[in-house]
Amino acid sequence: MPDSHPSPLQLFIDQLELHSPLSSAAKLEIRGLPFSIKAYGAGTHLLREGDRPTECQILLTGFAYRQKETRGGLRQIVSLHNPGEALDLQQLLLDVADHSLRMLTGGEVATVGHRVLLDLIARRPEVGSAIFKATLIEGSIFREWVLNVGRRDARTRIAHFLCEFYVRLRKSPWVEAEGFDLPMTQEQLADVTGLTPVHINRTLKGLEKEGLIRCSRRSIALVSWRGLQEAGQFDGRYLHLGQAA
Amino acid sequence: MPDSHPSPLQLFIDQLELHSPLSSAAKLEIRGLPFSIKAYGAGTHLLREGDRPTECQILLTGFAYRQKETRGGLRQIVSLHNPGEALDLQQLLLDVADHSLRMLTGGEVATVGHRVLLDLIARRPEVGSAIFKATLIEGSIFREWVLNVGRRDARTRIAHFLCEFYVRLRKSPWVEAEGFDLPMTQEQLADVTGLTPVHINRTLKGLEKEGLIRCSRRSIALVSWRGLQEAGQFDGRYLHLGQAA
DNA sequence: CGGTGCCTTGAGTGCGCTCAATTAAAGTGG
DNA sequence: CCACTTTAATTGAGCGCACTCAAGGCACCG
Repeated sequence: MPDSHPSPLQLFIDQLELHSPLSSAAKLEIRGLPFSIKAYGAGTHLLREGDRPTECQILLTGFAYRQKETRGGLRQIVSLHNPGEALDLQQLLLDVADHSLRMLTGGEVATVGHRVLLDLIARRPEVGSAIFKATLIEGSIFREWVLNVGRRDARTRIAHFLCEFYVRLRKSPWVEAEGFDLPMTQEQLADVTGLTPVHINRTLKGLEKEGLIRCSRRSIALVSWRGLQEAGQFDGRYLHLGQAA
Repeated sequence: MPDSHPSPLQLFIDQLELHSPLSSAAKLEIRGLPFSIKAYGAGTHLLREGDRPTECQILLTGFAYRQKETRGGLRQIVSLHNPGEALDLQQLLLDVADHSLRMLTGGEVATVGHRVLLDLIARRPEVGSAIFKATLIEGSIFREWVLNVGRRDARTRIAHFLCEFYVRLRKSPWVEAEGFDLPMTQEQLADVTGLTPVHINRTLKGLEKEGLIRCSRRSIALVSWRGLQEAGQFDGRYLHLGQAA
């Protein structure tokens, strides 16, 4: 249980404060939460569908994602997570996990017991509010994904996802550089968008030819933000990021 | 502000208690909430994308749904709601609505001010917990929809949705009959599943020929629950309904 | 330097879409 | 009670976006 300054949980606080300003008393208590840190390699399962975890995981470095599968074994990635984000707040109140949670890249994860987190929420309702709001925003993102997968063609769908990734990344407290580099294979991108790897490849090539992105092995880089926004019909209001104090 | 027994808000309590038992003190306070009731016709907008409501709406009778649209005007329905469900809890903490809310059938809606509801949550944390849990379950349903729309073929996708509707309906405190009757046009069903009305029609005919459902104008009835479950690869665990006390 | 992921490309297929016309049912007003 | 309008369901024909299957190339890693 390290207690250095700054606390690794500062990232979690920063992420919450993107939408919910917290009092310094509350922040102090979050930093004081007992936690442990563990490093994982890319692809590691942090949680499997059916598990009943008693701890909550907070991503510190790297990226993570959640996935579900059809009976036939087709995979769908349902969300992507940045450092600072709590990964399984659902499990605070729902007992059985309805999806799996995996590392996209290698990275570190802090775990905090449900008990102590629930106690903190009881003691500091504003922390509960912040977590609730984070969950509501996540819900908004899910709705947009249903629309994206349900009603947009491949090119638009992919571009839209890339835009979302970019905007969420840029808002993260720990990034400073312009542009982005999405560390994802084309197969994973296919599972995000509900398409096949082959079609992802062709469409990505198209976007590259249009001068919107640049693809290299295992990652995608931004070339024209304006153009990609246009291609993805992207309007980021559903991310509810304009509301911080 | 009626105060008869039973209160119209009892339905809301029943819905919350499907997953979160409440103390009688809390229930009393919910019933004591000031509200007003209004009737709406099918198709009425209860909320439009971009609105900033100051009240929360609770469905008392009939069905409602939420929708989003692409820039090109394609519609996607992202959720369906039963009587007793709060329709826009998001707006309790998010200021701008990221989607629209409409009546599917005619029905009545109770409205409760955000202020009084937030005050109640502050006074009775268990109510906040119950609402939080309802939101988490909704999130789980969104994830399943992303999977459904992203990775299942038309027949499976439609059958899966019908199964979900049936299970959620059956768990509702106000239904007693077996079977169901889904009051939805084929066009609306298309917008739920991300398909076209024409293809919905053909696939529905197929399911009817298989003896799983029966279609009549503006509504669909269940014939074989077992068969439909099979066709939709349906496993209702994501609804988190098995956890009541 | 061979192995193993991942990306790339081609050829052919098919599920679900588009366009369009028809039928059926439900309101609506005289 | 019946013309008339409107809305939804139905059916056919043809198309195309994304899929499948399969082979080859490229980069990284041991």
